[in-house]
Amino acid sequence: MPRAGLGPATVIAAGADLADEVGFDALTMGLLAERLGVRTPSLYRHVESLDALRRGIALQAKRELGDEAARAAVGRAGPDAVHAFADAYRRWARDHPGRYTASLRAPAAGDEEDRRVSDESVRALFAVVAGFGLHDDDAVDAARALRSAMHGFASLESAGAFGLPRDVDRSYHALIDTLVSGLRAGSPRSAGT
Amino acid sequence: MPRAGLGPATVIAAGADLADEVGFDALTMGLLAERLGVRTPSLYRHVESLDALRRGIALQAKRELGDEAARAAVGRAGPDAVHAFADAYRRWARDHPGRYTASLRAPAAGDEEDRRVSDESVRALFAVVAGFGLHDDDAVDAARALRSAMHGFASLESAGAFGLPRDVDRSYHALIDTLVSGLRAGSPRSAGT
DNA sequence: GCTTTTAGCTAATCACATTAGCTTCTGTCC
DNA sequence: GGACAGAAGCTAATGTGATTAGCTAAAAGC
Repeated sequence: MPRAGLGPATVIAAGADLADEVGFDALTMGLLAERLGVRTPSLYRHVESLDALRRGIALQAKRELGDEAARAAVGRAGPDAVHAFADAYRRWARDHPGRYTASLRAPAAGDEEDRRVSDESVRALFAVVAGFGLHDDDAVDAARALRSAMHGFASLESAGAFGLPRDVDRSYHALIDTLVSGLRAGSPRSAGT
Repeated sequence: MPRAGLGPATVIAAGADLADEVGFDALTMGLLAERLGVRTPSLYRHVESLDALRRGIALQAKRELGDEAARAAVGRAGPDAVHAFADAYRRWARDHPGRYTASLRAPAAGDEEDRRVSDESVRALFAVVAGFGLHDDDAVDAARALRSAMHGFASLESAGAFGLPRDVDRSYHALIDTLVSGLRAGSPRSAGT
């Protein structure tokens, strides 16, 4: 029997693809093995466990999502950059439902690599926010606000939570617009409230 | 052997409590049975399956969260009402991590009761938004924006995604403030963008 | 060609969900 | 007060999916 020529990277990549098809939670070692033309136990030569596989997919997804959104904002500034970033974020989430779910996994306590990758993916967002002249606490608030909004919207949308007929694209645009307007208002935030 | 006096409601309620302790995904029939002082198969007298149990917990959670947030906004109006609603939402999510995860389950296709409960929980939010004089598409956009923001923030927070030292309460307040300001601006949204 | 390494395999174990079928409370009807 | 129907619990058994043990043979280094 000729060998399949697998490796950790191949297995994780195939797992990510499969997760997009059947859902991150429905991903099973048996299913993935079948997809790769191999018997289930053989996968354990390349990944330590199902949990390790999930972690690998999560890391890959975080990197991909971060890169994709960051790339979209390159060469743009201000509101334009935010919209490009936000649109790319949502599109990626929609196009890769399994990976997106994976990307939401919080790093396990003590998992330095995962924490680093997760932080990394936020850096691009900070860069975009910095274009508004926000600093320190205001920049953190703004980045958190944008991240919450993008994640919340994408997550509700992928869960099918928006039942009403109103155009979802427009609602998203309106949300991002509102936040952008808030950013423009400058930093009257750090004082009061 | 004296009977335990269980019933669907008791079992689901205990399941919700247990989910808050061990995590919604780690909830297992065996664990719940042990908690109730009963052998695993006995639970099947009261709930059809693990999936039905999860659905029951989700329904209960959606009702509780909706009620809690709605109650907080009673007797208030405008920005005040939004903040009260949003604070109650986040507090509940933080105090009931297992239930909160459950509440995010999208209704299965064709599950009318679940859909109704889910819709119901959004109604209170619409009422709050209506206080700003928004109608139709603008009201939908506003409700979606608030929901996305609250959910996104609560979800990222509960996943431990906010690593920086900046006070998380303040960031949340800033986010809600920004959205409220956007609402106040009226409805210049439906036209452009 | 020979040895070492190691990918992939089969067989076996384990954890949990779930089903089948038996036993024993419990409330109700006489 | 006792007999009965129905339901609540139980034990035993099945099935699926993860994981481990140990064997075999393909690949790589010599």
